[in-house]
Amino acid sequence: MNSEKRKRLEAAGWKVGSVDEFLDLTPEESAMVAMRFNLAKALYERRRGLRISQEAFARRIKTTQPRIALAEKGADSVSLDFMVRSLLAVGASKKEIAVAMAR
Amino acid sequence: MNSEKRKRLEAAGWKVGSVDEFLDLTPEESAMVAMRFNLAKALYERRRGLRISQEAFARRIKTTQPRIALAEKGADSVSLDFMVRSLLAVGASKKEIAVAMAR
DNA sequence: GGAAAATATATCAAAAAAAAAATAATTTGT
DNA sequence: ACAAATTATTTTTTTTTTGATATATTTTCC
Repeated sequence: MNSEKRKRLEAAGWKVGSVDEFLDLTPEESAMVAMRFNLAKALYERRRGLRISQEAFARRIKTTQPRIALAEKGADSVSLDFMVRSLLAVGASKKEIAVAMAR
Repeated sequence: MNSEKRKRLEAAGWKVGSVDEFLDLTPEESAMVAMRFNLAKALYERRRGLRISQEAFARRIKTTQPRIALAEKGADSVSLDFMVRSLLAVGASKKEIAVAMAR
């Protein structure tokens, strides 16, 4: 958000702050959230790139469609391990995964 | 291993192959092992850099000494999540973690 | 060489994640 | 608008990871 917009919003009585602030996350928690979010997105994009359904994707990595749905959202119940293994299973390299995580 | 050494070993009747081959790992499994290994090493090095014991380190990240010992070995029973959270907790950045993982 | 500190290993209960399966909701194609 | 396909959500069960604790082993330092 640029400072013009911020000024206008604040002038109009809005409180303006980051999501992290709002959710009251420590920097570590925030980094973790970001990593998970980006891995989730990478997973989604990989799958779309392959033009296959969550069902087909799930079969490929020997899991179930519901878990793919959760993984692509970065749901709390999905581990980093699961996301990373999934990405590897659809052809992502260590480097690609690292790049996604570092964003 | 250079090809000279390999030749000498094979001439002497040794089978020469990679650890991955020996353990019969798929490329994905191998990548996973490598990531875990490197995160484990990063964790160890961070701690040594801080010149603190596993005990002190454990207190800092709210876990126990035995789990730090396991994490620094990259034991199977330690999740990626745990290693990444631990690294973040001792000041590693997303980028540092990514770099370690990509090695 | 021996005590103290640090690290490694083992066990068990509790918590978290995964698989499995059913089904609801949404999207896509006709 | 409707049927089929896809994705999202929920619940239950099983497996894995974690924390807690005790203790064995190794390292450090005097």
